[in-house]
Amino acid sequence: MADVGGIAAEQLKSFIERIERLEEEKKALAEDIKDVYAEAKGTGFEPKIMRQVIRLRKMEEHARKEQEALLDLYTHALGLDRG
Amino acid sequence: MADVGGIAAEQLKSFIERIERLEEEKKALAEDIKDVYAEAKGTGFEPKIMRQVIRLRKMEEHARKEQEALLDLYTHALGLDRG
Amino acid sequence: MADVGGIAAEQLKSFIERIERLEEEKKALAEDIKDVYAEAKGTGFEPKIMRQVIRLRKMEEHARKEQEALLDLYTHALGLDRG
Amino acid sequence: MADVGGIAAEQLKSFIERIERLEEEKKALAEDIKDVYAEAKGTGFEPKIMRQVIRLRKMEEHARKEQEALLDLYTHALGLDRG
DNA sequence: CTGCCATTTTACCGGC
DNA sequence: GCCGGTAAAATGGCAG
Repeated sequence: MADVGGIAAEQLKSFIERIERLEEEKKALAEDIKDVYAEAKGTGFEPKIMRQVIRLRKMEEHARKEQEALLDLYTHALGLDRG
Repeated sequence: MADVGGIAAEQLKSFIERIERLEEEKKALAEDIKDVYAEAKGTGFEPKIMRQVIRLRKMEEHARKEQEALLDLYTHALGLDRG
Repeated sequence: MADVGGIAAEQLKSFIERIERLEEEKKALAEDIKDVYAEAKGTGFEPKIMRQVIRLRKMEEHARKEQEALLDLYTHALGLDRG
Repeated sequence: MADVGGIAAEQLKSFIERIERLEEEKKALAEDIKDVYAEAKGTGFEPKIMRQVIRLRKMEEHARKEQEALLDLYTHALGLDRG
């Protein structure tokens, strides 16, 4: 790489490449997921239903976490913090 | 307005203005909401908690709707549709 | 409602509901806006370009207001307040 | 698991869990990426600009690959396959 | 001024 | 193959 900006340029290049590497891995996972849906479809399951089930499970988990977060807020607000 | 593009320009102008009008109303509502939070805070309630409560209620409603959507999918998939 | 926290709980509930009501109205407006974009699209206009136009107009309006605010500042500072 | 649907239910469960597992990994990578941006920001680089750089590089890579695909198409059509 | 949250924009995926 | 809707990313705004 040309030495424009000296060390900073090297550092930036390094950050960029780390990110690009991670994004490649992420993309690969997305493809894996697509493959599983395709396989399931080949076995007779409807991807549409599967997606809905997964979305629902995720939402329920998220809702549960929010419940807990809210409880935390209350306890803190009321000075009932443990520890 | 200059007659660039003839009728189309008038039409476009009309659409743009309708949208701008609606966005103003939307912005006004956002400010109203902010005001309510401020008022509540003045009465001793923590906006942070209030936001969490509201988010949670919204999520629960959403989860309920997803439940129903899933049920619909199942009934359709199994040919159990009513009517 | 259970009497947890007494009057405060009632007040909180009232605030929450006011906000939820306002947010519903806000959401309805967002949908109206979407509808106008869809209608425009059906008439041959590209929503993406329309959004750019609207953003641009907003920026120009903002710039104009800043200009005016600055002018006000100066005129007041110099005791030249316009009637 | 209840024996609703017999073997099929087991299979479905298995698919769902495989997908959820993959999505968790994907989410973890997304967080890693966020972390790198944060680290870069702490070193004085602007994430917003970095994103633009990455997008640009991706586009260039894409353009290059299209170019190569086109070249392949032509060479094959002309029986000029490169070894 | 920094991190967080909402909104907006973009990309993907399934249906027609 | 396009189009519509839905999920992810990114930007902007706001509170602390």
